[in-house]
Amino acid sequence: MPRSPTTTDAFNAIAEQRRRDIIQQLAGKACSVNDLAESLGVPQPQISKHLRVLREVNLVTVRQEGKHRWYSLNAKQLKPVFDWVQTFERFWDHQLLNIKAVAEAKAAEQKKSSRQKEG
Amino acid sequence: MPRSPTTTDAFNAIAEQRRRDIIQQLAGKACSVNDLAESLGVPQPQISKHLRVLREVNLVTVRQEGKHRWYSLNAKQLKPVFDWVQTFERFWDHQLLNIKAVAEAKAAEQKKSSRQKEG
DNA sequence: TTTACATATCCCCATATGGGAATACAATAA
DNA sequence: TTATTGTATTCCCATATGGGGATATGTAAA
Repeated sequence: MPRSPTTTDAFNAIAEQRRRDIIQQLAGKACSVNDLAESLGVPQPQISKHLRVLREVNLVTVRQEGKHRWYSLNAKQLKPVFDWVQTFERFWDHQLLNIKAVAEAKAAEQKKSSRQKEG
Repeated sequence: MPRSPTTTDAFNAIAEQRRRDIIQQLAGKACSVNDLAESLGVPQPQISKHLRVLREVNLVTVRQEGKHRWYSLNAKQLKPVFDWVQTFERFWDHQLLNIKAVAEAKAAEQKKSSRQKEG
């Protein structure tokens, strides 16, 4: 069996750098195919092909207007990627652990002093 | 040019479901190849091959101990993925915006009251 | 040494990729 | 109608994939 197709899911679709570039462009505003081709410096047929992949995994939607097609980002489809990778955040974001630790220490301290008042 | 190799970066390496499974297993504790083969129900050679990909992008490290090889997760390599996908969080996590707004309002309030004390 | 266990590599193959180039299709304007 | 512009598709090809299966390599015990 070969590698799973790029159209399998968001994980596979965003593996390609160019598609991430496209997604990033679309995050700001809807773009036409030629807009993207120009701003990314990529031939139009390639953009169209990448957009097709993004469409198939629902990462973008299209709206036709005259002879233009406006592509918009449907970023919600990235949530599964975010959710998965977020579970590993603790492995690098030690500050987060510190914040938590500080907050807990503070809570413990308050609890202690309130006990002293009571006692 | 074909698709970029799985060993190009973390984005490509984690596109494969099995490798995400392996990463998840390793998040808890270091595992040997056979540990992974057994817990994931995958033939050992396949596991070895996936681990090789993960090694090449530095997502795992190995430590030899007798005839065992203990694979550990090097989750920091996932940070670029996290950072990239996090920039889109606002597109689905509207609550986060609220939390931020509340926090900012609170901060503004505190600033105000401290100014009153000073003045 | 031989045996057993643990892991990595090798070979085979169907498959799909992304880029390049050419062209088809679509929508409007002249 | 024809011309023009915008977009999608088609063809070609080098490449590498992941699984299956067999086997090589490595390490330690008998």
